[in-house]
This record gives sequence, C-alpha cells and structure tokens, in this order.
Amino acid sequence: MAAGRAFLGAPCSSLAAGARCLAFASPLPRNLTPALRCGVRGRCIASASSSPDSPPLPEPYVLTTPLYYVNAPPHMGSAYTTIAADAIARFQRLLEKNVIFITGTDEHGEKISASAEASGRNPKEHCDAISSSYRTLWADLDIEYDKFIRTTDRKHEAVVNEFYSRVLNNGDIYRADYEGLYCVSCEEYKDEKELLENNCCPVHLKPCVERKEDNYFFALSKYQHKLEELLTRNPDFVRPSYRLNEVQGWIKSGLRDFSISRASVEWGIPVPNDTKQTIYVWFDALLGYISALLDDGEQASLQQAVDHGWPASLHLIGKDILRFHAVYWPAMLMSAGLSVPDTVFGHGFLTKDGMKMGKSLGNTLEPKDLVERFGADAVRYFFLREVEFGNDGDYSEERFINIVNAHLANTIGIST
RNA sequence: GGGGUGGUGGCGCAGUUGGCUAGCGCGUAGGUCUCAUAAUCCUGAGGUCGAGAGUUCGAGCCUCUCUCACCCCA
Repeated sequence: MAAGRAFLGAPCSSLAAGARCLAFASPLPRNLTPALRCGVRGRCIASASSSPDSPPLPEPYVLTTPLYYVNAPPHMGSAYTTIAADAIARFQRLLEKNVIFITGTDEHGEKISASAEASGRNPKEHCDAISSSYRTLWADLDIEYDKFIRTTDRKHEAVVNEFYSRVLNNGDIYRADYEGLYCVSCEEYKDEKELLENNCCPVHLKPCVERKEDNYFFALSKYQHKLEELLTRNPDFVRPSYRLNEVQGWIKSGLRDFSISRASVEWGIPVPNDTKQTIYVWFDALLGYISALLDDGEQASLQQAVDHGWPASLHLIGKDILRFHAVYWPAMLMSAGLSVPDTVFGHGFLTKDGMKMGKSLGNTLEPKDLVERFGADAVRYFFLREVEFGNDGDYSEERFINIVNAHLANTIGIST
C-alpha cells in the first residue's frame, strides 16, 4: 500500500519543498485495473473499460475548500485554506491527475439575512456582494480553482432536494419537537452544559435564546458503527492523525441525531414537502461539494454531478469544522448511498504576533492588504513555507519580511 | 475528571524498522566583496535531544515513573 502514498519529496525541510508535504495521494495503489478501481472507490469513469492499449485516463482528483460563509468578507483564515488547496491542486495537476478544485460560498441562514439587513440590503444583494469579494481575492492570490459553487445557485438547490429525498426514502429523516437554547450565530441548538454564564454560547459569547420547533432530524445515531468502520478501514480519512483520534473519540462517545431543518429561518432552501421549513445550513452547504461538479447549463441531477468525479479525494478545512466534515458528512453520504471522500484534512489556526486574531481584538490580518503590499507570491509562499501544515501557525510582519527576503529575493531571486 | 498529542541549539521544525562526530530553514558571530550599505560567497558559535530510572554491545528513537505545554470530551 505504500506505493500509493506519494508525498512531495521526502525531506520537507529543504527550500524546494516550499509547499511542505502538501501532496495527497490516493490511498489506492496505481496498478489496480480500472474495473477494480471503479469497484473499490464506487467511482465509475465513463470509458474506463476501453481497450488496454489506449492510454489510461487521468486519475480524477477532486479537492475542496470549505464553502465560505458570506456573513463577512474573506479573512486570512479563508485565504490560508484556499492557498493551501491551490498548492495541492497544482501539485496534483503536475502529477497529471484530472484535478477539479472546488471552492465557493455558503449563503443561506439566519445569520446571513441578519447581516444583509444590518447593511441595508436584501439577502440576495448581500450574498452577491460578499461572494464576489471572495472571487476577487482568489484572483488576486492567483488561485486557480476549477469550480466556484454558490449555495444559492439553482443547480445546487436541485441537488439538495434530490439528496434530501434520498435520505428521506432511506428512512433517516424523522420529525420531532425540539426545545432548547439556540445560538443564532452557530445556527444550532446548544446543550445547557456547554453554555457559559447567562446561557452564552462558548463560541460566540452571545446569549442563546429559548426556541421550540417542530424540526426534521437526521438519524445520525444509526451510522455510529459504519463511521467507526470507516475510520478503521481508512485511517487517512481524517488527517493529521491526531485529529483522527479526536473524531474517533466523538464517535465512540455516542452520536446524537441532529436537526436538519429550521422553522424560523426563511433564507434557505425549503424542505421538500414542507415549505414552512428550510434546510439547516450545514446540510445544505456540504452538498455544495457535489453540486459544484455540475457544469453550467446541464441537467441538475445528483447522479449527473456524481458522475463528474465524486467522491472527492480531499476536503481541506480548518479544524473548527471537523465535526461536520468527518462525522455528519460521511453519514449523510452513506444514507444517500454515495461514496465518502478519501480524506478530510483539518489544518490549524493562524495567529498574529502570537495572539489570536479577532475583530474584537482589532488585530485582524487582511489578506487583501497583504497582497497589495507584498504581492501574491510572497503571501502564498510565507504561509505555505512557514506554517507547519496541520498545526497552528503565526504571522508576524518581521518574520514575513525576513522569510520572503531570505528565500524569495536572496536565494531563488538570484539563482540562474 | 476521562482521553489524546507533543516537549530536539534563539524561533519553527526533520530525525525511516534503535547504530558513523544529532540535521534543515530563519536568526546570530566573523571574514570576503564595496567608497559604503544590503545581498552573494566562505567560515564559525550555539543542543546534557523535558527530568529520572530501565532494556541493550549501543537509544533522540523501546519500557516505566515524573513533569510541563497544548488539544478534545465531560
């Protein structure tokens, strides 16, 4: 099995390994026959059964960044994920894989309509504006993505509807009353145990509100064993390995069904057969990884999208959204009878001068400003080279300038 | 409280299954070059590999105890 693991150069410390160990390889050996590969991965390539003499089709490699939430313009964390994904995408293209690099924006939910209102716009206008600010930044950073999906795209809604129906037909959706304390910012119910004083959400430090709804639930608990099996069978499903341990811990300690609809949220995709409710933003957004595969103008069906390259080889995410990608998402896919991705990689957070960044602290790092001051290559290089991939990393202007001068200007810049 | 990860020169890290004088990048000191500065080039300093004990011909790598840091869960 080792043959299938090709990292980007063995020693990662050399200058040449600017994109430190960013390469992800398929967990399958290369010498499998197309038929077998198809069987194992559940992925059928249209002409995989062509004659043995014809050149082999390029291996598909679908990778994604998260679909960024449009409550605010892009911050450095989003830029970091996207830069890393772009480096991986480029590397996989060099390996002659058929790369589909997906990014996009997640545009539904109560928080979005609130942000829109706060800026005096309707939700659609707000989403258009923020979504395009992401595209602009990616252009400035030389990000070569292949697909940009918006969860407000028609084709996405069609895929969500079809997916929801599949899960429903599989008996994994049921209706139940739910009463509890709800964090509007997280767009989810919270356990009283995890709340701080005055019922404040530990993530957003804002008070949660009492809410009672008749919601639709996804039977996540049914998938406990299958998820355990998945992680045992494919330990690379979650990387780095220390995050795999976390995920295994979550699963082992028991999974609870979660609500996948909201009665009080209007800005969202209506639940099929119950237009009084909308689909929970995560259930909606995760499916963007599949709907993104559809070409514009083609028939928007789930199967069509899947045929374009699902499952993904890699979901690159920040460690804060690991639970959604490593627990909820594979269970949803299993329920719908679809293959799960090969790997979910959760990278760390960035700090600035050793401090956590935040709007309240007033020390955010604006990717746009960095690019304007130093250029895309410098920004890309610094974060790829200086942040140990997977770990938290620190930015300081002094170090940034040091590294960029020492490596890019004084070494690569003068080599012939 | 339960579980996990990690403590290697100033900082960030590599160190395959235990085996030559422990490596790399940045930083740092001196020299070279220059009228001078920076870069380049050359040379160097700097590490009891968290602490202690054990296994072994031999341990940064294995075992045990302790300690510190961080993370997840409760």
